[in-house]
Parts: sequence; C-alpha cells; structure tokens
Amino acid sequence: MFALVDCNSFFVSCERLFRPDLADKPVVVLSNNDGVVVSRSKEAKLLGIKMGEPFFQIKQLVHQKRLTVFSSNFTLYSDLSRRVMQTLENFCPNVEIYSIDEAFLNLFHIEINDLNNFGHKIAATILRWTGIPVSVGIAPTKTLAKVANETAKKNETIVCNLIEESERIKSLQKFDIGDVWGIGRKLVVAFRKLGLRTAYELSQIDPLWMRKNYSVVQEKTVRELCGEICFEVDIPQSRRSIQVSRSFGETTSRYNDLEEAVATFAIRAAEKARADRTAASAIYVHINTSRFNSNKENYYSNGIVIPFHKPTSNTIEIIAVARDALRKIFVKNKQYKKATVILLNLIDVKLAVPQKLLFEKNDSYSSERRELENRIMNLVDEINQKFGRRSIFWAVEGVQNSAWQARRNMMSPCYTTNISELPIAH
DNA sequence: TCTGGGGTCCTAGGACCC
DNA sequence: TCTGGGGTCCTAGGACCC
Repeated sequence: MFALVDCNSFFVSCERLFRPDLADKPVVVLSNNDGVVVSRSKEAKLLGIKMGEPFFQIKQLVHQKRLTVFSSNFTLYSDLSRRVMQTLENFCPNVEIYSIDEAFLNLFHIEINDLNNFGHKIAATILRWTGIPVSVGIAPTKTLAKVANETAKKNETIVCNLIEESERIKSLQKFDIGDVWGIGRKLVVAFRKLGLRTAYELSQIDPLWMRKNYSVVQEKTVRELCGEICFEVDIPQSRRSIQVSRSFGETTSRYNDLEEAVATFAIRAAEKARADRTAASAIYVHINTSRFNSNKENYYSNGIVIPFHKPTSNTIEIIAVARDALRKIFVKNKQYKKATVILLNLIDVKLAVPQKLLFEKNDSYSSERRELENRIMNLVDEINQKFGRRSIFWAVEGVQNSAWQARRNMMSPCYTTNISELPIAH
C-alpha cells in the first residue's frame, strides 16, 4: 500500500501559521512578481478565485478588504516543507518527497487493518509539530493514492483509503478524468472525444490499446487505476537540470539590464549546482518579450544552448558563457519581459574528475587556475551562507535595483530563518 | 498598467555502426 | 520488379507534474 500525504493549501497554511487572525478568512498567495494566484484558502476558493488567475483581476476584492494577499515567500515555505518532510520520515523509512508540499510513502511495514489509524496519526503529528494541516490518501498504487488524497480533500476528511475494491470503484466513478495524475490538458481533450468522462471509464480501457495509440505512460496510468503497481516509491537522485528564470518588474530593451539579469540568474544557478555537488555540461539562455502584448508582430522569444568545455559549476566560467549566449540572441528595440537560464545535463562532481584529466589538453583553463577558482567559489558560498545573501556578490549583478527586478510588495517576514524577522508575541 | 517558476519523462527521427 | 537488416546513441520537442 502507498500513502500520499499532501499539505492543504500549503503556501496559505504557511502564511496563516504566523497570522492566526486569518484562520477563517479568504487568503491567497501570488506567484513571483505578484503575477498570478498560486495558492488559495478554502474561503478564497468559495469567492470563485481560480488557480492561476492574474492578480490584477482580483485586486478589487483586496480593496474591498474581502481578501488578504501575500507575495510568495519561498524561504519560509521551503523551511516549513523541510519540517513536514522530516516529521514524515519519523513514521516511514521509505519516503519520496514528490514536491514542496507532498510526499509518497511505501506502507509495506503497516498491517492493512492499521492503515487508517496510521494515516490519522501522521496527520495529527504533522499538525502538532509543524502547524500545517495535511490530507492522507491510502491505496494500492501511487495513482490511486492521488485519487484517494483528492477524495479526502473533497469530502473534507483527513484520511481516505481505497483499500476495498468497492471503495476504489465508487471513488473512480465520481472522479473526473482530467484530475487523474498523468492526464493533462491535451489528453483530456483527446479522451473526452473518445467519450471518456470519469477515471473509472479510463480504467476500463485496454492497456495495450493505450500503449499503441498513446504511450507507455498512459498505459501505466490505466494499469495503476486498476490497482496494478507500475510506479514505485523511489528516492530521486539529484536533479538533472537547474532553472532560474524570472519575469521582470518592468519591461526593458536595454542590453545592460538583460546582461545583469542573465548573469544574476546564472550565478544563482551555479550556487545551486555547487550546493548539490553537481556540474553542468551545458547552459541554456533564453529571453522573451510579453506574450500578452497587443503588438503581436514585435513578439520575440529566442534561446540558445552552449556546451561547456567540460562539466563545471564555476561561476566565473558560467557567467562568461552565459554572456556569450546572450550576445548571440539579443535583438535591439524589443521590450523584454523575461529571461531564463538553465544548467543542463548535471553530473555528480565526483564523476566529472576523470573527464577533466581526459580533456586537459583542449581546455583553456589550466588545472591550477581551476583549482584556485574552485576555492574562491567555496569561499564566496561560505561567506554568503554565514552572513546572508549578497554579503559578497559579483559586480555584474548590479549594485542598485533595476527595472527588471521583480515586484513582491506583499511579502511576509522570514519568520523561521532570519533572526531579525522572528515573530513577536505581545 | 497588470498574466509564474522549476522540474521530469517519453518518443520520433537522424546519425552512425557493423 | 529489384535497391538489407538490425542495432545504439543523441537531441528536439512535446507531454506531463506541482
């Protein structure tokens, strides 16, 4: 049996933790740049606010004082997520952290008759230890555990289990095909045309037909809905790519602004790679203007991949290549809205070593210089970790706020990670 | 005025091999 | 009419997830 533990309205729950006055009020959290709604309280959902709704369309509710809004505070959410996951790991040796707010558990060590109690115990402990409410779905496969979790949320219960065959069928018959894990926008349209409406109807399709007409992924989804395990709980290795991208606070056509943004994102990405102890084989840089501009002809969106000589996490090297990339795709007289940097094909640094020896001759870097720069990187990371972000930074990041920097006007304090922002009890 | 960010996996098709 | 067969590896693009 598998469990899916999923935090309820996670970002909103994090904000409410330090704002008990908002417990029963409509609250939403916005994406970066205060762009769109990414988390909603139950009361906000009842107001008709949709996931992904642009903020400017619901601003009126805020002015009328019917809605409280927060900019996203990922420092806070990540810290609380870590606490939730650590709590879970006390209950189960086999936890797959699937996203910031959910985890799969393999429940092989629990007796069937104890599963429901176990679910309640997990939820109660997480609530007590972290203050975050969760729902628990228990079922014979991960896909069904997803269904169970959704069902729990819909019925406003803490635990839902689909252990009994009759419960599984009943739940699937009430479950919209578009809400099935693995069935996205495009497939919903295709399947609806075939007359499929519910998860149950999907589960009745011949898996081999599914594989032939779609792919092995959809075949597995069908099998999992029938209770056949196709996806195990797995502990993922380190990520294979690292992306840093932001929409700008204001559009800009200046090369210097873009260079500052691209360099800043490249630096952040390199920091993350070093923290993971991985090295990138290539970098992707992309810039684009707004999709929503009325002047469609002036839309511009372009990106380029440039491989590194050998895998690296060296900021100096990565900035240099990122700037080369930008030079190749930059076009004048465009109103740029967003830049993206992705480090690709990340490999374990330990594995990068033999390659280094192999290609030494072709490399513009001497190994002495590389060694020295690696030490500088570690030092910079250490200083920033000890004294806070941007205690020491690269000149190319810019020293003052620029037009491209994101808006986040309604951010809560970093209650749990910054000593000067601790909440005060009156 | 204003519309997010960060990931994974699979397939098709081309290059290349014997 | 006939012009082999069977592999592997890589990449771009498209689907999905939260």
